[in-house]
Amino acid sequence: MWSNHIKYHWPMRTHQLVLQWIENQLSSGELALGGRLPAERTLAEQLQVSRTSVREAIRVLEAMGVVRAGVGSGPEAGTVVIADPTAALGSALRLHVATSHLPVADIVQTRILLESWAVARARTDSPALAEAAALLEKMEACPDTDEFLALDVRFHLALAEAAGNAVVSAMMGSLREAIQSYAGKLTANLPDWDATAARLRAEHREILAAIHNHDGGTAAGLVAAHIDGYYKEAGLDPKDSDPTRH
Amino acid sequence: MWSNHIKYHWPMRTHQLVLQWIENQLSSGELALGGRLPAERTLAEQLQVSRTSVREAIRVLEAMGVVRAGVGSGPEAGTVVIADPTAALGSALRLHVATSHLPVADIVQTRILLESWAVARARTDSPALAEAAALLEKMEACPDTDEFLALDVRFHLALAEAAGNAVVSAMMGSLREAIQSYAGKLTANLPDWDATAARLRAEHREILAAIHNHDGGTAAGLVAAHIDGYYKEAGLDPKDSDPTRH
DNA sequence: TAAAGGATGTGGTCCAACCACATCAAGTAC
DNA sequence: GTACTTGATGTGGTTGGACCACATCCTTTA
Repeated sequence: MWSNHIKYHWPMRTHQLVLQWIENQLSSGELALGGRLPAERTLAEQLQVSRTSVREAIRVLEAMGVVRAGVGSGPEAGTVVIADPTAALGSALRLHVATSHLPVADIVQTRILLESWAVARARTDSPALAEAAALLEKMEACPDTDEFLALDVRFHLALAEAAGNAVVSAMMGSLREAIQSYAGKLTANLPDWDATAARLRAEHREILAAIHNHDGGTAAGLVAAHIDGYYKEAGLDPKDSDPTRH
Repeated sequence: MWSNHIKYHWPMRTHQLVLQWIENQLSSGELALGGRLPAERTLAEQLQVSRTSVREAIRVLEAMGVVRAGVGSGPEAGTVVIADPTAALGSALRLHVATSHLPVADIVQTRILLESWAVARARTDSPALAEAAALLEKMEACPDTDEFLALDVRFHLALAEAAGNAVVSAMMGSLREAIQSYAGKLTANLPDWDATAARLRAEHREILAAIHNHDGGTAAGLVAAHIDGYYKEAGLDPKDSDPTRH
C-alpha cells in the first residue's frame, strides 16, 4: 500500500490511486517490462482524474526505477516500463544518508556482508565471472583514477551477479551508489593512489582465484578485508566488518 | 544524481532541480529530521519554478520516506522531514517484484541472509532484545492469526535492530513488506495454522535462547531454518538458504 | 469572558494554455 | 516513381490560475 505519511487522515490521495492502478496492471501482467502505459491524457480520462495527478504518480514511478518517460511519438515516446531497482534503492538510501538517519558506516558494513555472502556463493560457471576477469584485465592497463573506479564498480557488481540473486545485486549497487559522493572524498584522502591501486588489483586477483578454486570461505574473507581496508585507508573507520563472526 | 531515465537527452528536468535543491539542504544540515520545508508556493518562488514542479518533487520525496505533507496551519502543517527508509525500500522492491524483475525467491533468500547475519550479531544488552522477549510473550497468548503475524513482524524487526545496523534493519523491514501480499496468500496455504503457530513460537524461543547464550552460530542457523521452513510449508520453495555455506 | 465569524497560510486537485519533440502522411517538384 | 518539404498528430514538460479543505489565530459580538 502507498504510504502517504499523513497523520490522522486515511483516505488515499489521487496520485496514490493512480499508483495503485498502475501497480495492479504490473502485478496482473497487463503491463510488462518494455510495455507502454496509456498516454497521460488518456489515463487521466480513464481514471477520471486530472492529468496533474497522473503526472505525480509517474514521477514517483520514475524515481522507483519502474518507468521512463519520453516525449514525441514513436517507439521511445510515452511512459515505458523499465527495470532499474538499483537507481531507486540507491536514491532512497542516499536521501536517508543525507538526513543522517542511516549512517555511512552502516552502509559500508551492509555492503561487506552482502558482498561476502555473494562471493561465497558465486558460481564459477556464471558469465558474470568471465566479465569480472575481463574487467580485471582492463583495470591492470588503466592509469586513470576515475576510469579505474568505474571499472572497480563494475567488477564488484559482476561478482555480486555471479551469486545469482537479483535482489542482492540490486542492493549491492544501491549501497555503493548511496555513498558515491563520499567515495569521491575518500579517494582524495588516500595518501598514495598508485600504491592503493596496485594493492586493489592484487586483491581482486586473489578474490577471483579463490572463487575459481571453489574456496568460498577464503573469497568471503578476502572481499571483506578488501572493502574494509579501502575505507580504512581512506579514513573512514567502518564498523566491525567481519561477516562471519558468530 | 537524480536519474530521469530519459534516453539521449541530458538536461535536468525542473522537478529534479527541486529535488537536488532539497537534497542539498538535507546534506548540509540546513534541513533536518523534524524540520519543515518552505511552503510550496514559497519554494516555487525561491527557485523560480512553478508550484506544480515543486509538488512533483515532493511526491517523490514522500515515496522515498523523507517527507510527509500536512494541510492546514500549525505544527502538523506543511512538508516535514521524516525518516522512513523502510517504506521507500519496501515500495521499490514491491514494484520490482510486480514487474517480475525481482523474483520472490530472491527476496526470501536475501531476507534469510540478512536476518541470519543480524541475529549472529545481536547484542544481548540491546533494548530491542527485551522488546523481542515481550513480543514473544504476547504471541504466546495470541489466538488471532492476523495479530499473531503482526507481532511476528515486530519480533523479527526487533531481532534485526539488536544487531545495531540501521541499514540492515531498514532492509529487513522492506523485504518483508515487499512480499506482504504473498505472505497473506502463503498463510492461507498452510495446512494447519495452529500447528504452524506452535512451531513458530517454539522456534522463536530457541532463537532468543541462543542469542542470550552468546551462541550466534546457532542463532543464525535457527533463524534461517525458521524462515525457510515457514515458506516451504506454505508452498514457496525458496532458493538455497543456508547463509553460512562457503 | 466565551463563542462565533473571518482571515490567514498550508497542501490537494483540477483545468487550460502553450511548448518541445518525434514521427507520419500528404502534397509538390523533379 | 522518387525525394523533399510542409503540416498534422500525439506524446510528455512546464506554467499559472482557480478553487477546495483544513487548522489555526485573531477580531468582533453577545
